Amino acid sequence: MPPLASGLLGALDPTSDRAVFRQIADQLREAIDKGRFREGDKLPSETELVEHFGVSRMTVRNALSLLQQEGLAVSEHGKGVYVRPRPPVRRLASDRFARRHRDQGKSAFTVEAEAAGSRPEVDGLEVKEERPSPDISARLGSPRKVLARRRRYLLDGRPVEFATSYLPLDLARNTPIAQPNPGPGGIYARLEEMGHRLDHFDEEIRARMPTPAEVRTLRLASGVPVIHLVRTAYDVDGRAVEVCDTVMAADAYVLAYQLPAT
Amino acid sequence: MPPLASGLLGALDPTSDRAVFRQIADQLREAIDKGRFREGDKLPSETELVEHFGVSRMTVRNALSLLQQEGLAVSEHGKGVYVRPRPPVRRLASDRFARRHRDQGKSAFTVEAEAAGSRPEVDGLEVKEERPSPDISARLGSPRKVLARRRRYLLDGRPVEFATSYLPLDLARNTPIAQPNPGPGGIYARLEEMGHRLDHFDEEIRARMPTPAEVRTLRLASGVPVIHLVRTAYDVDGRAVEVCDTVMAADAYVLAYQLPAT
DNA sequence: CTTACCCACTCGTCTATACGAGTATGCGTG
DNA sequence: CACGCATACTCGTATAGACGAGTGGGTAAG
Repeated sequence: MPPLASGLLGALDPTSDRAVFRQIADQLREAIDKGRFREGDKLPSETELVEHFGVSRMTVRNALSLLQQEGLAVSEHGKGVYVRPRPPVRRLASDRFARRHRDQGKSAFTVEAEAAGSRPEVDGLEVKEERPSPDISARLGSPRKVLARRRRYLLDGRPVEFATSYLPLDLARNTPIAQPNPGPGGIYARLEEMGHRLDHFDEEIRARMPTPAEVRTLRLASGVPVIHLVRTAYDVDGRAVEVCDTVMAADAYVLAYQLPAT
Repeated sequence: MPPLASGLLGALDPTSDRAVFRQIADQLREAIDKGRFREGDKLPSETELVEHFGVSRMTVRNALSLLQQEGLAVSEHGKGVYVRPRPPVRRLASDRFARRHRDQGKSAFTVEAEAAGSRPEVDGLEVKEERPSPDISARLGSPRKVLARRRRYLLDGRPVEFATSYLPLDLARNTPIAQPNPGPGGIYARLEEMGHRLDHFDEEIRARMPTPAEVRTLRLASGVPVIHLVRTAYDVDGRAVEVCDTVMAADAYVLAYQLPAT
């Protein structure tokens, strides 16, 4: 009549030189991999693991902390430690900025989310004139000031992405782009209407652990990295007309690109 | 004559409801951000922090562990905890598979690394015939067996990437592709010589924390995610002729793509 | 001068204990 | 029946202590 742990977990190997907390983590990880615990399942409580393995609580906590760092588990204060559920991912296709996707009245994010059956939301919109950071400045050809458009994107109430667009101020001031809602097709449609025919985009992708501020705004579980994407839009004259700096919850995205073989 | 900590770190706020170990982590993080500790610098030892803040050692270790999870610090047994050095990143451009890059006698990795002044190395090459996993099988059009080419890439002795190419066995068996060294221009050059003219590549990019096995093969510090890239090569008939599954140390890479605005 | 060892210092692992704070459940009261 | 509180469970934070293991420097022996 072992309640939980004993049925699904084995014993420690005292002859092994592998640390006890690592052995416990190994067993839990294996149990998760093999499906003995499934997404969203509650793992045995710290107390149960203490009793099952005959170790102190800190050792058990060390093991659970390892699993959380690996992104396999999340703890919820007062409730328990759970196998981390894999949220549905949003697929970003490399043709998402093609002109044919700009003709609708809604934003690309909204259209796409509704097509996928999710409830899209945009949050914390903020439009400001700023002095650019050195990096943004360099990418935009060293304008003295820029227009910054910040916003957060949510799917079904969950924040998934935080983005800031920067445009040279001389180009954006007193245009629809400086309005909270730039209108159908977004700022790329407005840029083209204003005579800046777009030629191509450069995208740079990095992955790293989030800063504490990013953990807050994206409500990230520990063990979840962020994808940092910086996109620069160029017009047909070769001028950089916009830089979009995006930080995405890595467990919510898969980026897809198609490359010619030429 | 405060040796280290006192000069660079402040005091705790006992009225704050922020946990003590978080306050300590905040102070260290701020000191790192402001450059008071620089890349590779040694942070104050656990003992010094214990004395400076008047807390127990576990509290200090908790704070340092937070910084490591964030990727800001690395600890070295017997030596100390250091501000994590940012290694040079390798830039992967989206045109790296263009035919014009396939004419040299060396592999793309080697050419590019030497151009960047690094010493490239390829490791643990392994060529095997296998039954494909369900995912690989689906991408390749459900072949019964595949040829798998595994290898690890290193720059200046540091592992940065681990990749496996899968090809339908009927296509690769008894060809140069099944040899350890497929020859100049790599397997894409061989495929084209064999009449499979390449049309385009699909790339899927994810980021996540590494598995324990990936931590070992890439010698990853804690707090460093991996970029998981899956590339599928299609010939002009629309047939998937290769899938390349790559796991990269995220702190060693930035991926760059160029997208048309059409 | 070189080698070998010792020692001091570092972080790693583990125990035992205590209290605080969030959550859920059930029971008793109104 | 509904509400509120007590309670028992969860994880979070913090202390104090012990021993182990890796590193590096200095000292003593050869």
